[in-house]
Amino acid sequence: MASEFQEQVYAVVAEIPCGKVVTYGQIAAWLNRPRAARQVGYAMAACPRERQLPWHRVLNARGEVSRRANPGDEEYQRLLLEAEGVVFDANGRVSLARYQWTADDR
DNA sequence: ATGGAGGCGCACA
DNA sequence: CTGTGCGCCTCCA
Repeated sequence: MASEFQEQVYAVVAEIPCGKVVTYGQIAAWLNRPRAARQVGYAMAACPRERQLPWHRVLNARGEVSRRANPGDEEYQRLLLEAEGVVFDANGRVSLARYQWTADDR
């Protein structure tokens, strides 16, 4: 059973709509832990697949796919996002200004 | 209880 | 805009 903090992270991630992305810091801020972005990343690392969480829509503050334990997942994450219409630039980054999910979209 | 580590963020150079 | 350093918060040994 995941900790309550992680449960909250999952709850937020689960609400991210298709074609949108959010940053770790953003999630942390919504959970009232503006400096716990790192912990959000940890929570994602332990993301239980049975919850079908759209973890691939979570990027770092730069709009790029963070390094993951399993390198293969990085490519998988990118494919999933592209399938949702998210475009990556030559540097493997997306335009947060255009795809970032904001509170207004909730 | 203490120390180390982790899918990060922000300030600076 | 990129690279480096330090800080925040929680989990695990």
